[in-house]
Amino acid sequence: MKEPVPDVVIQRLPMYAHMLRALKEVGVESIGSRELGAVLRTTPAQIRKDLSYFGKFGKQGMGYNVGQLLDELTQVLGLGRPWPLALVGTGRLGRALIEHKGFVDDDFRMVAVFDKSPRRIGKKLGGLVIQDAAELEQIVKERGIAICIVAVPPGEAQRVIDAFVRAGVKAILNYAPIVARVPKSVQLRQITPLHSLQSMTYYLKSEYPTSGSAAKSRADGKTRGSGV
Amino acid sequence: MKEPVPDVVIQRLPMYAHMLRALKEVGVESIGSRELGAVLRTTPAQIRKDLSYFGKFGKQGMGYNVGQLLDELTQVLGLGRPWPLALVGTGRLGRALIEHKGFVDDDFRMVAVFDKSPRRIGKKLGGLVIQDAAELEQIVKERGIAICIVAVPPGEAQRVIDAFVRAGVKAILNYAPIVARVPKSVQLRQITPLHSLQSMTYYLKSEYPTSGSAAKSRADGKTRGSGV
DNA sequence: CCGTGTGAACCGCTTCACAGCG
DNA sequence: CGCTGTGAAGCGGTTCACACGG
Repeated sequence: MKEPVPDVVIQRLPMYAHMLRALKEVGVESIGSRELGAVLRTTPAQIRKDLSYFGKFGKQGMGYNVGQLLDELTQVLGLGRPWPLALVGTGRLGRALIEHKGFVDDDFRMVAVFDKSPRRIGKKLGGLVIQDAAELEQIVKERGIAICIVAVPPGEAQRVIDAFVRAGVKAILNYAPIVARVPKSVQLRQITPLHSLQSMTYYLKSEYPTSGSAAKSRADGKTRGSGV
Repeated sequence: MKEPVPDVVIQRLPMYAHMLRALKEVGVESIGSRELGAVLRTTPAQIRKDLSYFGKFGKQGMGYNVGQLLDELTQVLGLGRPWPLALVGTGRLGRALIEHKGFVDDDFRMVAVFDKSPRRIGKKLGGLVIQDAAELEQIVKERGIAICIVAVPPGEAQRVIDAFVRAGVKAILNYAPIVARVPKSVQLRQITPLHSLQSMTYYLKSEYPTSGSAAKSRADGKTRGSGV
C-alpha cells in the first residue's frame, strides 16, 4: 500500500491475472484468498499481502470479486491495451515465436519484424514484412515501440540491444544467452531455458550418479527406476 | 558451505559456468571475484559467498583459475555428461525447440519426441521418429529419462506432466502457461514469456499512459515520443 | 599487500496473528 | 462469525568487513 512495491510481487501479478481470467471464464464470480492460494500454490497471506500493495479489493467475509480484481490487476500491470511489439531475428526461434503467437493477445501486438540477412528481408512473416535491421532504430522510434524481443544469435545480441535502447525502447525480452547490458531505466528479462536445465540437474545428480565423467569410476550408477 | 544451499545460488551457477566457458575460450586463465562480478553484473561478495557453499576454489591474492573453477561448477551442477531428454509436443513450439538446438550440447541429448496427433506420429524430427504420446510413460521408463520438456497446449499440459511424473521423471521444463502440479521431489521450471512481458509493462505504464482502456476515454494519449 | 573465505550485520520478503468490517 | 488488510515477527539471502593465506 506504499510506494516501493517489491519486484517479486510485480512478477507474481501476471500469474494472478492469468488465473482470474481462467476462473472468470469458468463462471466463478467470487474467490477467497485461501482458495486462490490453493489453486496458485501459494499461501493466502502472500496473496492478501501482495494485493494490499495496490489497494483494498476484497470484502471481508466474502473474498474477492473475480471480475473486479482482474480489472484492478489489469490496470496495475498497465495491460488492457495493445502494446506494440518489435522482434529482431527471424531464424528458427524468431519465426517460432511469431507464429506460435505466444504473446499476441489483447495486450500485445507485433508491429515490426527485423532481420539483417538479405535472404530474409522483404519476405513476409506472420503478416508482416521483414525489415532490414539497419532501419531498426528509426522504425522503432517512428512507431513508438516500447517493448521488443531479441531472438538473434548471442554474438549479435548486445549490438541489437544497444540499438533498441538508443531507439528508446524501455523493455526487452532477450532470448540470447548473454549477460546483456542495459541502462537501469530499461527493463530486461532473460529467457534462457538451457540455464533452467543446468540448474535442475543439480538436484538430480545424486539420484542419477555419474557414469564416468570427472575421474572416479562408478561401477554401475543404476539408481534410476527405484524412486518411481 | 554447509548442506542447505539456497535455491537462488544454484540458479546462478549456470551463468557463472557460462561465463567461465567464454573466458576460457578467449584464453583467460585466471580471474578475481571483482572482475567476474563486473562482467556478470553482480557483486564480488555474492560470487565469493556463492562459491563458498561448495568449497574453496580460489587462491588468496590470485583469484580463481578459470579452467579449474569451471570444472568444479560442472561437477557441482552434475553436468559434463549427456543427460537424456524427452520432449512432448511437436507443434510450432516443440519443433522450434528441437531444431533450434537451444539445449543440445555436451550436457543434454534429445532421445525421444512425442506427440499425440496421428498426423505427426511416425514422422521424423531432429533425427528422431515422433512417437505416440500414449507410449510416453513406458519409453521414458525404459530409457531412464530423468528430464523432459513440455511443449503442448495448456489444456493438455497437466496430463502430460502427470504421465512424466508417473514415468519417474525428476525434472520438467514446462512451456505451457499453467500452474503445474508436481510432487515436491520433482523439479519444475516454467518458461512463460508472456508473463515476463506482462510484468515489464508495470514499469512502463507511467511513461506510456493509457490511450483509453478500462473505460475512461482519453482524448489522445500521445505521450510516446517524449521519453525517447 | 591483494584477494579469498566467512561469521556477523543488515535488509527485504514472507509468514503470522489479530483488529476490523461486512 | 468469516475473511480481508496489515503491523510486527520471523527468516533467508545479500552485503559487510576483516582474519588469514599466498
